[in-house]
Amino acid sequence: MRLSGAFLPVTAHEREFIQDFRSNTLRIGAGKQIVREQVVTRRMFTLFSGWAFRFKTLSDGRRQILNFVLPGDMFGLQQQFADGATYGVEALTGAAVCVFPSNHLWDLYRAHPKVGYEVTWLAAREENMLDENLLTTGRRNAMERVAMLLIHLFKRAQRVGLVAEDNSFAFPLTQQHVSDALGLSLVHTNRTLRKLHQLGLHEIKDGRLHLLNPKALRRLADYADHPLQQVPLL
Amino acid sequence: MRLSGAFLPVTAHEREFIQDFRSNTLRIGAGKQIVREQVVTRRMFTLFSGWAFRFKTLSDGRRQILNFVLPGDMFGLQQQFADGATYGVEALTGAAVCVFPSNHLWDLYRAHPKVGYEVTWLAAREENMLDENLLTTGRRNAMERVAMLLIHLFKRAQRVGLVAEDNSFAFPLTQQHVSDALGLSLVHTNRTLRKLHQLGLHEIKDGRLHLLNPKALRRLADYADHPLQQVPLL
DNA sequence: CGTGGAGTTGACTTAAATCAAACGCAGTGG
DNA sequence: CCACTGCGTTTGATTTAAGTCAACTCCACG
Repeated sequence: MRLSGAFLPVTAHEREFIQDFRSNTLRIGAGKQIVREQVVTRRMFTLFSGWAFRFKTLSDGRRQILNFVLPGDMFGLQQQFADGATYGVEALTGAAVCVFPSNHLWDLYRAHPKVGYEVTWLAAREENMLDENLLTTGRRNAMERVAMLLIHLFKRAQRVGLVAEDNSFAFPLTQQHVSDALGLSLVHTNRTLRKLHQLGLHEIKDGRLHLLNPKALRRLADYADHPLQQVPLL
Repeated sequence: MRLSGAFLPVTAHEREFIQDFRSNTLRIGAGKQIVREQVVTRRMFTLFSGWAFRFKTLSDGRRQILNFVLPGDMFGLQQQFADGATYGVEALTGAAVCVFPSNHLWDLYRAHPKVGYEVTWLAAREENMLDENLLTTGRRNAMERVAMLLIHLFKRAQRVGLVAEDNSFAFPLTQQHVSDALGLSLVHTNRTLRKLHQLGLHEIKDGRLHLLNPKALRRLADYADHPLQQVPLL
């Protein structure tokens, strides 16, 4: 994964330390929960392969997807400091995760401040994504929301080398996931997706998403393009 | 501020270091911007006194308030790692902030991993709040949203000693702020606030918010109460 | 006094939710 | 081999929560 160009280089020494720190690697089946809501686990994860998402639910079952987790992304950090229930994480596809014992997180910082710095970096990056999602659910309308999600996931998939030469990539979300991520109803999400398709902006075929008119999508979503930047990888 | 009981104790040595690291203290007038959207500043802040809020805007002016900043809260960390524009921060009241030169953040981690660890802690805490806000704007209806905001701000004000014995506290938000935080229109926010008031759940008088029926508000918002926990303070 | 920001209210519109019913298709088991 | 099932998608009809437009009040302030 380090070879994809999306991540900062590490020294052999650092890599070795990270390997040590990692307690083990887990394989998760599609649709299985990696972190259960309400249950505080003292573990932290990095996604190795596959897709997952973080979510919260209200007591009557309404669900909000907080963000999607792609290879290289970290999650579970908050649990370390949480005073109680926080969020759940579910695998969208078969996935492999690295597990870190986060009860030793402080030891990590002491022994390898550099790695600690990088954890913070990743956390800050995720916070930026949450900010953007909040702007989306709070102030964008349905068309804009869907356009935003498509282009955002495209960019993220691209940075970790998941996008093919024809600008398409495996898209494991159901429309239910899309609606839960955007705060829309399933039906309305379908209609909106349909409308974007009819406008020729995208196409989903055989489980792959093709962006047919990225420029129009970007304009529609008022999406601010960020230059690709290397980030740390644990 | 350290005396309020909301924050973790620090050793004299640590405090001294934090003082050193701080470049200076700034006073901000109500309504003034502390961080301008689009402008990347290499600085980090801790709010000393007063209220502020983080926000993002779309190019046509629609604004989303991401979260409110209360004394002891840190902000600006993301800028350090940002590849471009992120968010703005505006003072709601007169405010005092500590400024840290965040281009030396890595030095900080190296010299004082403990402080680095605490920065991460604060970042994770803020991420939890953003998660909750996302659930609110994505899945709660107007009544639930407003109830959520009132009780959430109450709890946060309480933890830093801003709440008087009569369960009231100085409430510097206009209805415009409330609506921008919740993703509602101004008019609808007003009606909803009015309805909650008529139900006897709250009262805003002389710029102070009184929660008249916190239990009902909590039930309405499906608010999960967290035990008060001490957090670091920079 | 006049001006402008914040709050309030009524009338009306609309985007999105809800309800309900099909459809296509993959998997399964008789 | 094929009916049965269930999940994901699609579509139409209808309702509703929230947005929009517009006007008016109530201060605080110069």
